[in-house]
Amino acid sequence: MKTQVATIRQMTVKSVVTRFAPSPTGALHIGVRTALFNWAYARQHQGQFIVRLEDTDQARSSIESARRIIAELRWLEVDWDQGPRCVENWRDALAKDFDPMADQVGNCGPYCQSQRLQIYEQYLDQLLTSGHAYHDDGAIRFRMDQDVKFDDTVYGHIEVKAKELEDFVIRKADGFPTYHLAVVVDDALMAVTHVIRGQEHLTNTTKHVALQDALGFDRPTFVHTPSVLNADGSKMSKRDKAKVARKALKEHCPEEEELMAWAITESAIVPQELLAFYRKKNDSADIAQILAHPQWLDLMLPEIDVADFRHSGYLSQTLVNYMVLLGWNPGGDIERFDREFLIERFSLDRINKSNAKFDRKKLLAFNQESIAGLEHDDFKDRLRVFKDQELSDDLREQFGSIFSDDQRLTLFAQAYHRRASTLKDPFELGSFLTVDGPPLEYDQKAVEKVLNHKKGQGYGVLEEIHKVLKEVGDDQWNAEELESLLKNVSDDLQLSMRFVAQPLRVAISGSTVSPPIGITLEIVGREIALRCIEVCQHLQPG
RNA sequence: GACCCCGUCGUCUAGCCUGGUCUAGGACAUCAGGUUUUCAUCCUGAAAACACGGGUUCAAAUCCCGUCGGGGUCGCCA
Repeated sequence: MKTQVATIRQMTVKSVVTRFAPSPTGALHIGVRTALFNWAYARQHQGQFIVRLEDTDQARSSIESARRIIAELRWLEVDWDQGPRCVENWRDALAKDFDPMADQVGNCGPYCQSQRLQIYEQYLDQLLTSGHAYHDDGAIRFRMDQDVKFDDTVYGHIEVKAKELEDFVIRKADGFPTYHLAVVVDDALMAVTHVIRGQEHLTNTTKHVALQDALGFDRPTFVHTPSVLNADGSKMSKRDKAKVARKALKEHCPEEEELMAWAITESAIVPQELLAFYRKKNDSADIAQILAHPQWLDLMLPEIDVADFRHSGYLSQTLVNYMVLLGWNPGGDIERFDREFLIERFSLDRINKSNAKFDRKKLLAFNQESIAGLEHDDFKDRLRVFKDQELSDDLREQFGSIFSDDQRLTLFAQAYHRRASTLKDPFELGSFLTVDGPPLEYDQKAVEKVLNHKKGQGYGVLEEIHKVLKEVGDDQWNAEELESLLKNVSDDLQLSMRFVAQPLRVAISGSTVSPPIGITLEIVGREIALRCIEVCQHLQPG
């Protein structure tokens, strides 16, 4: 009996099919949030999740961009059932021999619209014949002469009067369908049941519904999600990088003449393009990226693309967690969770209506918490991977010696585990550990405060420390032992520990900030530590 | 401008549908203390919101209307 009911259900209830349909015209940015929603929903219902490339814009679509999008989805550990092959490792998607437009899986393909032109023709004919569409100046337009009503799961009932609607192009003069026609046809042919997408499509949905009705397609369930905005309320987009870069550029070259002179001497960007960028003629993220390079303006560009966050040392798990929280939450004060929880608890009726601002500080706090929660070994492994895959050549080189010595690496990871908000932090905070000698420079304020202060008391302490450390054998040179020896020094001198640790810290790191002094000494090593102290003594005035 | 949508602490939000339990809860950020050899962590505490105005009701953050504010669409971009 039970099986019978199950069978009937299977026959009558359509299984869930969702899709993420990016256009391969750039990097994958915050828009992935809807991919996450679609993915989670399909997984929750044991349905199908499709990735489809909407490359109807011939001028802007590119295979590189498609590869990058797929790579980032995989980095986020999103997988799919139909579409370009779901590569095992995100880096595989970047391989030059991977062609997302050709290497595809599924029975409803092809999964990129440039290869579905004949399919659209068929429906175009149907609309022309039935009088729903007409030729107009080389293009084909769809007639919008009916009131449109539809229901959205998040925004409720939407109704627009025919007089507010205008006929719209469904086939461009170049023979390609527009997005509107392609989405409708593809969603129908791919049996998509739930269309979860950004709110910017809410008004467009009137067009889609009209097309579906004219074509005799079933309407999918529409689920529009609120937008994600910047802190200033503007829509979060790739333009933001250009904004930051342009601002810096204008400060660097207030006049266009200077700009041109500068551009010619630096010459990494075509001067004309740079000028266009300067004049706000374009918002090229690529130009912004070049300008941000240390050789040029050395800027910190805001993270916008998924790749940017990966590059900055965010954990993909954390990014997923945070992004999904923008517009959805599981209720009950829960806000930290993993992918499994998301799949289990995601629900359409808890998606919010109002737009959300992207709060980088909160993301950072989440990331720090995630990192702190990692097992030591896991953190160490991730640092290694991060170093190999994300660091610049210079930095990778710089940290080479620490990473080639597993024992030192363990200490390094241990020293920075609770001090890291991102996987990149240890490489910035700990750069003094890589100089293999005395600090390249000393923070003057630090020198004043902890060494010169009180008639150079700090130098005296350093002398004591040097005496003690000189006697320590290499076999005893470990954090615990060193801490206790320093404690003895502080007792002997009747000074609190800070008056002992701080001068030493300045001698070793050049600043007042470092991991606990014991582990810092251990990582630096006996020989170099002693040399740091000796060199530092020479800073004493007079 | 027209049309569509939205409006709870600075930010993300819980609560709203099914009015009373909300002197509105949590998180991030902020501020003040405490722990600590610096930094970070950690602990304690504080300040901080129902956009405004009208209704409906014994009772409104919750229902209705208006105003204002924000976002979106109005492309042979998606």
